[in-house]
Amino acid sequence: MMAAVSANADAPRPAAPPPEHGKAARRSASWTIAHTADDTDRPSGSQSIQRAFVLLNLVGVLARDRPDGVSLAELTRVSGRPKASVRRVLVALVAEGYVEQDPDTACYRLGLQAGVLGELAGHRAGDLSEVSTDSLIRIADASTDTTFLTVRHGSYGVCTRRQEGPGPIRNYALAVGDRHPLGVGAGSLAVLSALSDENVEAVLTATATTRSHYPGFDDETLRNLVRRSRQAGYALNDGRVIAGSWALGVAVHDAAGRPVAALSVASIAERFDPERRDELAALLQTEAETIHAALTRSQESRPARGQP
Amino acid sequence: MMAAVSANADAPRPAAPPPEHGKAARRSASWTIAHTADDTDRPSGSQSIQRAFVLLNLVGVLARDRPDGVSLAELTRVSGRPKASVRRVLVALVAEGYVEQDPDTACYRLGLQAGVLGELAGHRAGDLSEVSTDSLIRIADASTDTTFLTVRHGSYGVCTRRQEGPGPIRNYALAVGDRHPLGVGAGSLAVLSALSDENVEAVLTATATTRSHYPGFDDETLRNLVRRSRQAGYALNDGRVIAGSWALGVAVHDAAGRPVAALSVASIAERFDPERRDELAALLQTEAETIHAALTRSQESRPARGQP
DNA sequence: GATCAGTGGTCCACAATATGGACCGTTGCG
DNA sequence: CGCAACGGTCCATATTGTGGACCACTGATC
Repeated sequence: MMAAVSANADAPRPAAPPPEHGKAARRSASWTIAHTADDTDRPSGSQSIQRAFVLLNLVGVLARDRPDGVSLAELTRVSGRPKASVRRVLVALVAEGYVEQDPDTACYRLGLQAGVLGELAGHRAGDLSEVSTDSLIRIADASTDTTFLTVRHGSYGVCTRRQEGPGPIRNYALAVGDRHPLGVGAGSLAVLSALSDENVEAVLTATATTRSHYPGFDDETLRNLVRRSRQAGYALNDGRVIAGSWALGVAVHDAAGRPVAALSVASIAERFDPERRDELAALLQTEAETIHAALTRSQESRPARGQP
Repeated sequence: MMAAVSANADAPRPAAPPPEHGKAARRSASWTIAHTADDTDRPSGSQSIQRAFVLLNLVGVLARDRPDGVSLAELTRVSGRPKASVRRVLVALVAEGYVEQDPDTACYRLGLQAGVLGELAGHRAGDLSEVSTDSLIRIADASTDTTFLTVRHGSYGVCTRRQEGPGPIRNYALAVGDRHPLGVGAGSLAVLSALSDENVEAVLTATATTRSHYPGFDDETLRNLVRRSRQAGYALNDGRVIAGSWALGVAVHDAAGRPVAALSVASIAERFDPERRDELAALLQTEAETIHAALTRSQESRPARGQP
């Protein structure tokens, strides 16, 4: 666990919120995640809504492995917003059923409607998540490591699925719901590397402020990583996000050929010697191609919009 | 299909939105659903957030069986709000990734983050949905009819799960995400009937304005239905919501003994002769008890909040 | 090809709405 | 018994969201 938090993009005030990643304060999260989409965006008349959803994401991610939920204090700390505001929003979310408050601990976790929304969104046939489940399972089985599906969303990558492998090694560097700038993490880097140079630059500028919270991911480093990934045919994260935690990713292209996601496998550094890298890359590439084919197929059968 | 829509509670202006349920206008929905929680609630400083989530629910429900999504026009029509406002909120939702807009049709459907949220909320062990899946499958198999799990949320009931039976009869009266006042529909009525008289009255007043859109569900009728349900030991919806579509429901109690949900089975009127009613009621009651037991068990094992 | 009803999308003066610093009542630690 | 950290509440303020009016486009229908 120890999963990723903080640094809301909208308040450029330094605010000095995260006491570095040194001795992690309290039981709160120790590191950074991007909760909102673009830094570049112009809120233009919906700031409160944006804040509400950022907070909702935060509740989801922070309460992920905590059945009791997240405390108001932690949410205020991590969101960097005044307590009163956070609470007001939380009350609204509770009223809507998207968040529920534990009557005993007074902590917050995702509520009924969150599940309903997932139910409504999840089983969209022809959807990426839908068609990639089999691939994820195959990769996890074959590699015996933890496998991820990262989906591109604007200039960011969101982990939308995670499949544990049968092996003894567990990797907690990435979990469903985590969001990082494109380029941070193997899958995310694979997507970035599959973009045109022009788009890469656009992403770099768009994620600049967010990336200031990620040590060791400056523009130049990322450009180098992109170059290396293109050359190798796969993206390698050699412990840059969390020391000792390595991963290897390959981009997935949609029917139109655009890189919209990535498959990746994570484990400890020792399991990424050159030979195994090639094996893994081949494995991932095959499955990425399978998914691409499935997406293309389901795209072709679209125009028919029959109905009983 | 033809599933349920409209009548946002916050705008008491008559507005004459739904042209009755007669010749369904356009391809839009023909009937009513409650999208927001309480009529009684005091928005107190979060009206825009409430509106955003109401709209999000609306997108989810309306786009449910429509891969292309919902048009802006339909959303404005059905939400009863000015187009500009609806659009502004939609843009915000899109920016957050909870809604996506089809680049071709310009229609809106649930987006990436909606699925992620569901993923984060869904697999909460010890959760109601989690422990009731087996029961739903068993009921659907045994009855050969469509089976539902309805969860109480305030004075309303939300359909959170739906299991098709192997039989030839399909029922489209209720689908995941649909929300109705307690008392409307078999499962919903089962929950209402399991409440104390005092609570029943509270629900009746809370849902009064919403229920004005549901013909044939006035206070007196509901009180009669509650009385009948308590006597029979099960709730019967004899085609009151949609003609010819009957259903039978039984309440599910949580570890503390409160009725928090209901199991129900729906089919055509012909399949609800007295004998079969008793069979179904017994079946549902057994499963409701099973779920209750599971909830109690998982509740007891709670206090231990260990962590590596 | 002009009309019209229907889309999706944009603008901006106005005030209702969300904001957040200050404050209160508890709890639990030293 | 302070003291710190907690959840929760208040309310004057101006920032924020509001929504009527308007534009451009499309495709029936006359």
